[in-house]
Formats: sequence, structure tokens, C-alpha cells
Amino acid sequence: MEIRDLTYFVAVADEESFTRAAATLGVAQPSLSQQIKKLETELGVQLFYRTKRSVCLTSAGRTVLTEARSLLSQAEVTREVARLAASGRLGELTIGFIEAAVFALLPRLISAFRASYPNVAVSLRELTTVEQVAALRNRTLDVGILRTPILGDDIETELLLKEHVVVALPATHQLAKDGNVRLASLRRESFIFHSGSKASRLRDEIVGLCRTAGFIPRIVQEAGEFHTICGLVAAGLGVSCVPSSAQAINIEGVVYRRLTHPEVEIDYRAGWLREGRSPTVLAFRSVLDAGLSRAS
Amino acid sequence: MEIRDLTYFVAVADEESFTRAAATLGVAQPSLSQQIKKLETELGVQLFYRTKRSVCLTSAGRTVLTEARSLLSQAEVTREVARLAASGRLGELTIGFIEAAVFALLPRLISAFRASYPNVAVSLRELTTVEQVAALRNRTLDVGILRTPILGDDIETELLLKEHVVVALPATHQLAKDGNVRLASLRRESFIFHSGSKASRLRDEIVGLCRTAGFIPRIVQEAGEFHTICGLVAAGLGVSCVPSSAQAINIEGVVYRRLTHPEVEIDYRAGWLREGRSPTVLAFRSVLDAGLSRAS
DNA sequence: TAAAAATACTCCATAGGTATTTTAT
DNA sequence: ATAAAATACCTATGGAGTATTTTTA
Repeated sequence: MEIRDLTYFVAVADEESFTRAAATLGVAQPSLSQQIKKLETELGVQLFYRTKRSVCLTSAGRTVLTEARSLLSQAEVTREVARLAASGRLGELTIGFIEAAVFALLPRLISAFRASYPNVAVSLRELTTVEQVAALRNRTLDVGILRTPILGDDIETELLLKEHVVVALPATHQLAKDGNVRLASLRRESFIFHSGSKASRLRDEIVGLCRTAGFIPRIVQEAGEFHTICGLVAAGLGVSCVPSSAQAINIEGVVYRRLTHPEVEIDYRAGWLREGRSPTVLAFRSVLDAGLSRAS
Repeated sequence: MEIRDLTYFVAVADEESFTRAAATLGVAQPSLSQQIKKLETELGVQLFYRTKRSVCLTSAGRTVLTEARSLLSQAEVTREVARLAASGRLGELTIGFIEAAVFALLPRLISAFRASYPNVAVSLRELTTVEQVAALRNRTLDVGILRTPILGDDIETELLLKEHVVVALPATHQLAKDGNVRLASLRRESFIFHSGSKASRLRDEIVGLCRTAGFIPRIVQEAGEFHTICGLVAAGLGVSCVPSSAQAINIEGVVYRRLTHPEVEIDYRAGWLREGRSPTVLAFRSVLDAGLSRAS
């Protein structure tokens, strides 16, 4: 029993004629006679009463016809789902992101994508850049929101956003009086950063710049998230450097001042495997490209 | 896209291996590779990520897989329905019956059949024997409960029941005092019968026997149903002859007396087309045969 | 007699098989 | 070295076509 056989069966039942059904299907009448007979033998049930002059369904044929129609309609659904899946309009998309993206970039991206592709189920996973790269490679992730550089050329990236780094200070701090902060002026401060066990490009970059500026930052506290870090800053335990968009963390007793000399910019990029072009990833890219061209 | 292709697709998805799936399916591995590739081309969507070492579903593949499974399960249902329809345990059965069968025979038959074949939808149509024969021939009827003889040998019948004829008399009637009634003693009576426009074997037989007995029955009223006839008898408009089981019609003022000299027996038979053995008709016959052998 | 289904046969597309190659572990 | 998928090529089943016969309305 194949889909073709059932198509033939339904056509003959609808037309109540082998000749007309054959014309409709675009096959020769004897083929139809043969195939229907074969189907009857296979199912072990007579589907039609035949006289040399006409054809009509048996009672059993009517019973089976209902199921055959249902199967054909499921076949149509399957084809349509495949079409939608191929176009990226139906499916799943697992997006990894670095913590910093949570404040502004990620919500905007997700809502733009969901607006264009409402039938794609989006899953989100907060991961560091290196974790994302590994997950992209073993295909547990479709898209990453991450930072460059990335080792290897199997992952393609696209710039989403650059933003400044700001210094988070206790509101009572001396430097809070000025508009900007020079890195060198933080020489004597206590620093609060993400814990060393978690890869953090921002922390590494700031630490590197401090060394260039001639001092090694004194890290007195470590935390897992920017919210915690800012909480600790508010408590007066030290200062930190956070992405500009993290100013959305509005905690009493913390002020943010732009870091200048040097002015530090951090980038946010979308990345995906160069080969194995998944339709939902292409859909995501099309939203990015539309958004970027609109923004520019 | 054929059912076979989807079977292959699901097998490879389940086994996550072309080689193992090929073994499970009992085909060679290269055939599978070819067929899956063909399916991907036809659906226009990549279903698997392939490395030379392993295979895993793409996101689109997972989406399509759900539909493929659903289609295969519908295919299983279709096969099962065909099996049941072939065995007569699922389907429809249209039964025609003469009015007289309604009093005792039909209810017993139907309930016996429904007990054995609960999933066969039974339709009932009250028809005369000649109407039933025509309906059997043009296949609008599957089984008839009717009387013999029948013209032509394309219809096969089986005896269900024989019963006596009784005379329906007004309770005040002179003949109601005796246990039995002789046909000849009805010579002067007014008769009530089914109307002439409706074929009635019973009426024709009684009229014939009256002629043999040397008189022509005076028919003063005609009615469509035994209930009406007995009502008219109760009203004192005349007498009638009805099947013994019609004594179930319990109307005040009507008594029933067995007709003797001659003793008249009428038969009830089940009939169906000799050729074109519909499974539900065979099922019905099996119930009859079981019932008859039990009764004997 | 005309129209519709069945039968007889022929052909060829393609599913499926064998042998081999490629590649990743 | 091994194992798994892909590729190349061959075979043969069976779906589809043409010609014809049968049957009945």
C-alpha cells in the first residue's frame, strides 16, 4: 500500500469510473484497473463492485475510503510542513548568548525574529563565547550571540553592535563627581569582576588594559552576574567595568561613568556554522540583515 | 513521496545510522542512502546532517519527522480498518424488512447481530418483498427480511421462521367464543386488509384461499399497517387475518383466534445477492446460522 | 452498437543489489 | 585499521503504455 495506490483508489471512488479517473490522474485506464486490483488483493478486501458497464464502491470500500482520504490529507500536511520547514518559517531555533547581551540586544533581536517568524520555536541558552562555539560545532546550538575573535574559520559571524564600556562606581565615590573616568585613575581601586572560572572577554580586556596602564587591578570580589556585581558596587565593596547597556541595572547607590583614556568598545556578533545552512538560521540571518540595513 | 520513503526516513532517524536502519529494514545500505537523498530533493529540505562517520537529524528533519510518524500511524490505521472491514467486523449493513417482521423476528435478529458485531452500523428500511428484491439488485440493500417465492435465482434465501395466521375479531364477535376459526365461517364478514397499492403476500394468500373456499372476501377497509387494521377491527368495522406474532398488538376490543381449515403458515426468510459476497452480509449470515443451529 | 472495464503483452523507469571508494575516528 | 556513508554500476521488478477482447445497457 503506497500513497499512489490510495490516490488512485480515491480518484476512482470520486469519479465512479476507471476511465474518467484515469483521465483525471493522467494515466492509462488499464493501469488503474491493475493497481486497484492489486490494492484489493493486498488489503484483502473488495473495494468496488464492477460490472462491465460501471463501478461502485462496496460497503467495505466506503469504510476504507474514509481512512484513505485521511491519509492523503496527512500526506498533504507533511508536504506542506516540509515546505515551511525548508523556508525556515516553521521549526526550532536554539540561540546562545553571552550574559551582556541580555540588557538590550537580545530582547530586541528575539522580538524582531518572533514578529517575522511566529512559528519558529525559539530556545535560549546563556553561555560564554567559548561554550557557544563548542555548542555550534556539535549542533546543539543554531546561532550564537557572542564576541570575536573565534578560533577556526568554520564559524561565520556578523557584527550586531558595538558599545562603550562604563565604570560602575558607588554613588559616594570621588570619581562619581566627574562625567568620565580615566582607567589610570582606578589604579588604587578594588575591582569586582566575573569569577575567574567563567570566561569573560570584558574582564580579560580590562585587566589587560590595566597592565598596559602600568598596574595590576586588585580583584577583591568575584560574582556570576552583572546584577550581583552592581549590587556589590552599591555596597561599596569596589568598582567594576560593565557594558554601557548594563546601566539598565538600576540599583540605588550605583552610578555609571563612561570610561575614556582608553575608550573601550566591545562588540556583539551573531555567529553560526559556515556550512550546513539550516533554514531557520537563514531566516534568523534575514531578520538580522533587514534590521541592520534599516538601522544603517 | 511514498509511504516506503517515509518508513525509511523514520527508520534512519530512529537508528541514527544508515547501516543499522538498512539492517532493520532488510535492504542494502546504499539503497537507503539513495532513497533518503531522493526524498530530501523531492521535499526540498535537508533532513540529516551527514558526516562520513555518523548521521543526525537537522532541525527541519525533526519537524518533518513528527508528520512522517503521524502519516505512518494513519497508514497502520488504514490497514487495520481494511482488515476489520474485510472480516465484516466494521462497516455498514442496510437491512430491509417486511412490516410483519417488526413484531418479533426483527428485534431479535438485530439485537443478536449487534451483540456479535457492535461496530457495524445497521440501517433499517421497511419495504415490501418486491421492493426489497429490487433494492438488493441495485445494491441499496444488503439483506432483506422477506417472503418467498422470488423471481430469478440471483437471490439466495434462508428460512428464518414459519408462523400461523390468526384471525383478528372484535371481542364482541360471535366467533370470538370459539378457540379456532374456520376460513369458511368468515364468508359473510367484512374484511380489512392492507391497501391494494401495497404488495402483501398475506392478503393475496388469504384472498386466494377464500376463492378456493368458494367465496370472494368483501374488503370494506384498507389500511397501511397492522396497527391500523387492528384498530379498525376494534372499532367493529370488520375482521382481518394477521401473523400470529401480530398478537403483540394489544388493543382493547380485539381478540385473536387461530385460523384452521385451512391452517395457514407464512414464512420469513433472509435474502441476499448470491454473488458479491459483502463481508458484513457474511457476518450477518454467520449470526443467523449460529442462531438457527442454537434454536434447532 | 457504443462505451466501459478487463485482459494480454511490451517496455522502461527505478528500487534495490554488489563492488568499491572515501573519510573520520 | 576500522567502520560508516557515498559513489558507480548493474539487475530486475513492476508500473505504465498500447492493442485487443468482453460485456452490457
